[in-house]
Amino acid sequence: MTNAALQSSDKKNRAPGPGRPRTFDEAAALEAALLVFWQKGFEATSLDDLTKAMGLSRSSFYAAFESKQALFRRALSHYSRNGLQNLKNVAQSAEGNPVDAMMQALSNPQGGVKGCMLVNCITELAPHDEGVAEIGRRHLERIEEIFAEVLDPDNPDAVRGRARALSSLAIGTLALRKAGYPEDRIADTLKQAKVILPA
Amino acid sequence: MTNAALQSSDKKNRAPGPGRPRTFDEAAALEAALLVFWQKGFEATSLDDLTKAMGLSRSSFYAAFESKQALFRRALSHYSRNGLQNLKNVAQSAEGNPVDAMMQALSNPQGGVKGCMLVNCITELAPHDEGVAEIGRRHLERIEEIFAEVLDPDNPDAVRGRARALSSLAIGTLALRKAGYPEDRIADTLKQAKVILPA
DNA sequence: ATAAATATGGACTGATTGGTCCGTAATTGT
DNA sequence: ACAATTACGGACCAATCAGTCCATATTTAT
Repeated sequence: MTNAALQSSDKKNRAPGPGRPRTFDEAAALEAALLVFWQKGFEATSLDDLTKAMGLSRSSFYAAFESKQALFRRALSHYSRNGLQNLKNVAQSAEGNPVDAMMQALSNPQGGVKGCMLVNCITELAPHDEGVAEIGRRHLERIEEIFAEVLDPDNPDAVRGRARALSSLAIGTLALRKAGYPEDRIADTLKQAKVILPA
Repeated sequence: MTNAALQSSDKKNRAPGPGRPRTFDEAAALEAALLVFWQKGFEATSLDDLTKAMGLSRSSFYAAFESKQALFRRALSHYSRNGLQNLKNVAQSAEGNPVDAMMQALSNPQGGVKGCMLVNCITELAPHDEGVAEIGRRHLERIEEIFAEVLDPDNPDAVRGRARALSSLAIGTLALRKAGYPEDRIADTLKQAKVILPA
């Protein structure tokens, strides 16, 4: 089930045999779905929204991805992986203060979409979906780790609390942005993180 | 439309006349509805959920509150009013540090429900509903004001940035809690706010 | 008594939901 | 040629949604 291309049939253990190959790019389709989920959330996203965005017929959709739920889980994991990798890159290649760069990246995510998909999903689903809650928890913990590594590479555990506070502050500003706060006030709020930095 | 009891008919301007009086407590019904919206969000709350919680028939519901939307707006405003009042009380009657007490109150809202309803609503609706966005904005700004008043009663404007950072930090911890972070880590994160306080 | 107002439950509408199924076309290896 | 596999569109399903409507009962002031 992990990859349809590796071993197509689960019920029968015969050889895959010949057949028409996949014509659509599964990764691209996943990413298209991700964008929709990101913009609209899980419940508000309909099957029509998805199939239209992915360029798939309903039948092909269910043949390739087993359900809306399953697709969502994959998309969310994909988002988490990408987001964390991007955050690491930002931290390493930052010209000025890497913490500033990370705060910026967290508060103003890529993709032109308002807000962080994982925070959105935590708010919408985590209280009633332990699976999503766990993905969210791990994501947040990884963010903390990256902050801690930047704050004190020699002893990251010692600054874990501060790292978590930075992370929470950045996440908090997402609500400000969604509520329509002007950009300069948000930037000013992120600057206040300076006082959390070690002297 | 503001209050059905003041002037019952909008179309006819005759005197209200006699009639069977309201038997249910409108305020109580509103609060029951609020709790449901708080727990489940707007979209996920069905009319059946509402009428059951409010103890009203469908007909009475629509006679008293014009629509799900309208009821939601009223509930949200009610929540904002109550929440801000409660926050002021907490700040004034705090035994120890009032900022600590406020952070606690914001991060662990009353009602036994996880998370702040207004932050939930901002996440779910604000990007597509300017009305909700505005209510959310005003709510957040009032929280900032209360923080600023506590930080420096003589010159609250001068500490507005710090106040906003405190507010954002507290809001950020809501995501941690929803994701299932252990309580002690959340408390520790809130403690980090100390460094934002003036020396 | 009469009129006015609220209350109720249930039937109903039209739309949308996630998901299934089927007939048919296309493309592959043998 | 043949079997296998994917693809597609469209019909279809049962469930749910917010909201309307109606017939009927109850309670009030006059």
